[in-house]
Amino acid sequence: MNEMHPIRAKSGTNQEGTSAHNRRVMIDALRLNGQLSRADLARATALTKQTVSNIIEELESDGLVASLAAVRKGRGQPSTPYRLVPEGAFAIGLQIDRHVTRTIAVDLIGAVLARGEANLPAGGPEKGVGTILDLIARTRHDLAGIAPQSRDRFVGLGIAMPGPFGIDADADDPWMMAAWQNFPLLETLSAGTGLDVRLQNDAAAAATAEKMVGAAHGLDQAICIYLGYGLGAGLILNGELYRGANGNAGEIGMILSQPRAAGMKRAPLEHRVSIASLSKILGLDPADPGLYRRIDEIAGGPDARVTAWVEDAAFELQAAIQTLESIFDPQTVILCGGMPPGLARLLMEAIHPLLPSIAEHRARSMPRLQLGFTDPWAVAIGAAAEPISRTFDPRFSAILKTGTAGAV
Amino acid sequence: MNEMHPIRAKSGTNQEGTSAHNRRVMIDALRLNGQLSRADLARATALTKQTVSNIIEELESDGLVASLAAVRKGRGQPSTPYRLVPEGAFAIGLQIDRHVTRTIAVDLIGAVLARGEANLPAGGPEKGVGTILDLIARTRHDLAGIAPQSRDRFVGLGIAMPGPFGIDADADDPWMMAAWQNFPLLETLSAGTGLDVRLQNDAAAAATAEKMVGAAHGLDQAICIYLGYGLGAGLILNGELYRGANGNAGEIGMILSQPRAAGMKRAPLEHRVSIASLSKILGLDPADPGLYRRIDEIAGGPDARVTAWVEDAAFELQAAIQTLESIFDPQTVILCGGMPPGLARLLMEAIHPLLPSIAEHRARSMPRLQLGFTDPWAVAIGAAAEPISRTFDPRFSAILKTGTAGAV
DNA sequence: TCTATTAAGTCAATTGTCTTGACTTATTTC
DNA sequence: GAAATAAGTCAAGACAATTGACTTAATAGA
Repeated sequence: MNEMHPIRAKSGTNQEGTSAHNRRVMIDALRLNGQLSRADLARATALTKQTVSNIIEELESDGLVASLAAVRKGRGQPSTPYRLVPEGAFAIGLQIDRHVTRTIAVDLIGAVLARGEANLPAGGPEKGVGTILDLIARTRHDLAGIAPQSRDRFVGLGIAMPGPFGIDADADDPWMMAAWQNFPLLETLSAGTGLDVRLQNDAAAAATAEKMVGAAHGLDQAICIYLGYGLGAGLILNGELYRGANGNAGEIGMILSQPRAAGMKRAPLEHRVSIASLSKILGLDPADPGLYRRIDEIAGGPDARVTAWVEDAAFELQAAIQTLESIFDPQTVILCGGMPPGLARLLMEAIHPLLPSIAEHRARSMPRLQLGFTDPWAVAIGAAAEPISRTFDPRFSAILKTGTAGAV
Repeated sequence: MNEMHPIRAKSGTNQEGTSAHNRRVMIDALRLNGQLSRADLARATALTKQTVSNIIEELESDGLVASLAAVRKGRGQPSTPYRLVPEGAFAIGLQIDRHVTRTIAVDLIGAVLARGEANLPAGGPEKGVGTILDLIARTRHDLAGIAPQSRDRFVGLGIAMPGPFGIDADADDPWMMAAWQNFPLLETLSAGTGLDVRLQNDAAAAATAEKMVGAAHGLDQAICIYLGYGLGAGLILNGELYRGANGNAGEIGMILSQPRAAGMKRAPLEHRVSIASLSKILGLDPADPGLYRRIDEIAGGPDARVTAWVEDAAFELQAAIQTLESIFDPQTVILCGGMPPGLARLLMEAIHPLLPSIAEHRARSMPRLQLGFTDPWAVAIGAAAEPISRTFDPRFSAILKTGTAGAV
C-alpha cells in the first residue's frame, strides 16, 4: 500500500537480537556491580543459570570477561566471580574545541590509557583535518605501546564538538565552528582511520563520561549541565543519552532568558553562563591556551568581576536547574564543565540553596545537585566512551534488526 | 557478591520477548499505515515473509487484525491487506479532575465508544471512590450494549489526575487532590473493577491521546503542552511517554518564572498560565460546572481581562516553548488543553511569532507549534488510550523478561 | 566426625521462534 | 501465449533460551 509514502514501521527482532541484548546486559551488570558470579547474573537478569553460563563462556572466549578466584560464602559450592577485562575493547575519543583538539584512548571500563592534544590551525576543517588525523594516529601508536592488543579491538571513534548541528550558525563565529559543521567530518575521519565514527555535542559527551566513570554511573535518569566555552546539557533518560529529533537535544545554552528588567532584552543563557562570557568580562582572549590557568588565578584571589559573574551565572543556573528538574524529574542533576575546580566550587556555593521544585519529594535519597568532572579532558573522555557505550550498553535499538547493533 | 547491596542489572530477554516485540511491531505498523499486506509488513519490519505470515495468522485468530479484499497493483500475485480490528481490545479511561470525574471507553484504534461524567462529592476519595466505581460500571455497561465482545477484551483501566505525585502538596488545595494522591487509589480501583490499573498525570494523558489519535500520531519526538486547570507537559521521547524517575516528568507548571521587574517574585508558571489563573482574574468559581462555557462567553466578546491574561500567558508560553525546543529538539510542539477553542485560538495567535530557537533548522518539515485537542474530554481519552498503548505499542520494557509485558 | 542441607554450576534433551530456499499462485507486460 | 514479477506457503533447519536431573563443594548441626 501507499506506494507514494514509505511505510513507517519499527523494526522487528530475532534470536540474534535476543542474544545481543543478553550479552549487553551481562556486561552492563558487571560494569555496575564490579564482579558477579554466574548465579548472581542469573538472578539479576532473570535468565537461567544455563543461559548465563553459555553467554559468560562466550564472553570469556571473546576476551571481554575473566574469572576471579572462587569465593566461599556460606553453604554451597563456592562461586566464581567474573569481572570485565579492561583490554577487551578500546575506543578513541576526539574533541574539537575551537582552537584546540584533544584525543583520548580508553578501554572497556573507561580507563584513560593515552591522550594527545594539538592546536588547530586557523583556516577551518580543510587544514585542521590533517592535524586531527595525525593526532589520532599518534594516540593509537601510544596506545599500541601500552596495550598491543588494542589494534584489533577498537570499537569506534567518538567525536565531540560544540553544537547545535544543522543550524545556520552565526557568521561572526571566530572559530569557524560553522565550517566544521558543514565539513564532511564523519566521512573523512572514517576513511582516514578505518573506524566507526559518531558525532555528539560536547555536553552530550560530558554526560557520557559522567555515565561511564563519573557521578552518573549507574543512574538511569540524570541531567548533566555542561558549562564550558558554551553551555549545554547531556540528558540521560532511561539509561540512554537522549538525542532529540536532530541530535540537538540539550542545547540549554540557547534558551532565551527572560528580561530581568524593563528595557533588557532576552538573551541566550550562554551569554551569561559560560566560560566565553566570563572571558569577555575578564578581558581574556578565549584563544589563549593558558585561559583556564588565567581564570583560575583571577578566580582565586577575590575579584569583583568574577564575583559578579558567579552571582549572575548562579542566578540563571538556579532557574535552569529548577526548570530541568520540573521537566525531567531526574534522580539528580550534575554540574560539570571545562573550568577550574575553584571556579566550580564558587558556582556550586552560589547556586545553593536551590530553588524549591518537585525534586524535593519524599523518596529522595541523593543530592539534587552534584558536582561532576571539571577536567577540560572530560569531553574527550566522553567522546571516547561513546563507542564503548554504543557497543556494549543494553538499549532498545541494539535489539532491533536494523538497529545500529554494534558488535558485542 | 555484595550481599548487602542488591545487584543492579537490567533484565534479559528470550524468545517470548522477541515474539512479543514482533507482534507489537505489526500492530504498530498497521496503526500507523492503516493497512498493509504481509509482504509490506515483511519489508517494513525487516522480518521474513514467513515470520510475518505466522504472526499475522496468530493475530487474526486472536481477533486483532483482519484481512481486506485483495488488491491488484501491477505484476505479481495480488496482495491481501490487513487492518486492525477495532473490537480487538478495549480500555477504560478515568479522569479525576477536582470537582468532576469522567470515564471513556475506547477500542483498539482509540475510537471513543462510551463516556460518562459525574460530580465528585466533597469529602475526598473515601466518598468519591463509590461515585467512580459506579461511573466505571455504568460505562462498561454502556459499552457492553454497543460492543458485547468487550467483556472479555479489556486490557486495562487508565487513570489521569493532576500531578505531581509523591510531593507534599499545598495544604490550601481546595480540591483535596492531596488526599486523592495519598489514597490507595490503584489498589481500590483494581480490586473494584478487576482491571489492570495505571496512573498518569493529566498532561501525560493528554499527550497519550495526541499520540494515539491526535496531532502526535506517528511522531516519535513531540512535546505536548497541556493547559487545563493547571499546566503540564507530556513528553513523547523516542515514541514513548517519558515518566522521569518518579513519574513526575513534565511538570512545567511548577517552573518558577523569572521575576519580570525588580520587586516581583518568582512564581510558578501555573500561576500565570492556567485556567485556574484565568478563572481567578475573571472572578469565576472554578467549581462551577459551567466554567468553560462561561469562559467561552467572556472570551468571545472582547474583554480586557481576557486580553491581558492571554498576553501574559502567551509571553510565558513563548518562553516555555523556546525552552522546551532547546532542551528536547522535538519534531513539533503541540498545545492542547481543556479550554474553549476560541480561547485556544487567541492564545495561538498571541504566541506567534515564536521566539527563535534551534527548531528553526534546515530539515524542518512540520510546524514548530501545532494546536492539539482542546476538548475537556481529551484527558479521559488519553487515560483510556494508555492501557492500549502499554499493551500494544513496541517498547523496550515489553521485551524484557521482568518488564511489564502486557498481553499482546 | 559424619550427615544433611544448601548453593553453584553442568549436561543433555526440549521448546519456541525466526530463517532459508524451493515452490505455488496470480497478475501484468510484451 | 510466454516471460516476468510479486505475494504468499511449505517443510526443513538453525539458533538461543529452558527444563530437570545431575555433579561438585562448601557449611551447619548432631
